[in-house]
Amino acid sequence: MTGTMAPAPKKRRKAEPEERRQAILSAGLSVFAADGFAAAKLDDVAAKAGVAKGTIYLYFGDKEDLFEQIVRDAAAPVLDQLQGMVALSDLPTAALLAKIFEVFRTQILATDRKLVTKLVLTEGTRFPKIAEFYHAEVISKGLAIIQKIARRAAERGEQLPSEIEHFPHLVFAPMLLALLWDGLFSKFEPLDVEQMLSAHHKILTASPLLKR
Amino acid sequence: MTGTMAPAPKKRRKAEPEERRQAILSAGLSVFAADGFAAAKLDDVAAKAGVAKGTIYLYFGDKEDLFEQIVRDAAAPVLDQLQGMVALSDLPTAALLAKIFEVFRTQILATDRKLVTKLVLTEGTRFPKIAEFYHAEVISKGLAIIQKIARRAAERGEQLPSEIEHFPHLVFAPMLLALLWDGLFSKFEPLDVEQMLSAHHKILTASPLLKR
DNA sequence: GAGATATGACTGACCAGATAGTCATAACTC
DNA sequence: GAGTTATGACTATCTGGTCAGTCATATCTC
Repeated sequence: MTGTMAPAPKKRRKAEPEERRQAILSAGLSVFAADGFAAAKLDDVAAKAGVAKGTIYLYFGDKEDLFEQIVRDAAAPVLDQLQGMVALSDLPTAALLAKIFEVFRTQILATDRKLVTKLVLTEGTRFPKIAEFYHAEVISKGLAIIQKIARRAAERGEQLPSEIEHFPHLVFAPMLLALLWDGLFSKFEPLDVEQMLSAHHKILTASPLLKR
Repeated sequence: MTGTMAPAPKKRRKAEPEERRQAILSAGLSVFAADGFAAAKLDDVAAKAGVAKGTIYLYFGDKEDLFEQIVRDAAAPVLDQLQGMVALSDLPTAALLAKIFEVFRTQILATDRKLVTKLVLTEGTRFPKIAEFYHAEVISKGLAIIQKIARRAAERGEQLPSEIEHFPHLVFAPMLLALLWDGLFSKFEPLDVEQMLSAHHKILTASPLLKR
């Protein structure tokens, strides 16, 4: 803001403030994801973050504010992933789709990012601000990317059902299912996500609707 | 169940016990769905059901027991729907799929049943018993039906990607998405479920993999 | 540069409000 | 009026949020 000339980030008191913030965010994510917003205890968050409960209130307004910042903070990396996808856009459509599925598996499903998405899905209804933010920053952008791919495939005459252009949701739906299946039903019936997405890929790219 | 000879449903005390039970279950469903398990207040459930809080404890052990019974109780009708689907199994595959999508839209998405499914999805992780029950009684049976349809289509040589036989999940995924979209993002970007499912149907039945 | 003083990030015991579950009493049925 | 069902005031507990006090570090004084 004001001190534009402050170049030396010399070590502060105990820990770098940003480090503490991150510690609290990260602890909050895992506690909220495990217990749900309402049942999550700030004492647990504090313990997991290695700070006193009062410290949380130095960085965040209240429990809900912490929740919002957890989601907002985690959305940036997801966006980077999405950006990365578009960057590959001169690949053939089929390869592009494969890449998207792979990024989903390795960068979301296999990491803490899946917790954020799950949180949005499970708690979003009660936090319209969060839902709106996530829709605007992640969902709609993701859908737009697929739509772009679909349009380009049509131009190039590559295989992809023309319906995808109007309902890019259909490309994402199985990823959503994979996300929810994990931890809910996977204990009783494991789901081979890689194979499922591969099957999905085949169905999408084998469509005869737009032959070259 | 037992009293097979009870024809006269003469008026009991204030209300038939089963009626009260149902009133509590129904009130519980809407309150749990609106607030989530942890934040749902039994006072609210009682008020909505038109009974005193203590009455709830005459019919249910505790809050968690009420939750479980809500889900179990609502699963039966869902099963009936599923059974109804199999009954139609001499229709052509494409018609069968269309019927399934229609049943989903009119009998689940448009009714309180959608609340149950949502509850399972959003709270299931914290209630393994519920998740297991729902998987065994609804999910796995639903998947089995699709699988059966897929196998039959293969035999008959009707259009349907062979991948569906191994991953019937892919047929359901868009319905799951529709369920979650509703109330989460629909406010910001409405989703025409009927059209989306119709597009999905087209993609599935237009596959060239198994031509007649 | 050593001791004195100031700062504010951090702590955690505490409090107020909320709510799951109980139970003595009331109402109702037969 | 005996037995059964319903009530809602009450209790015990739990947890979000507060704030007076602590102490590591920075700054000042000589």
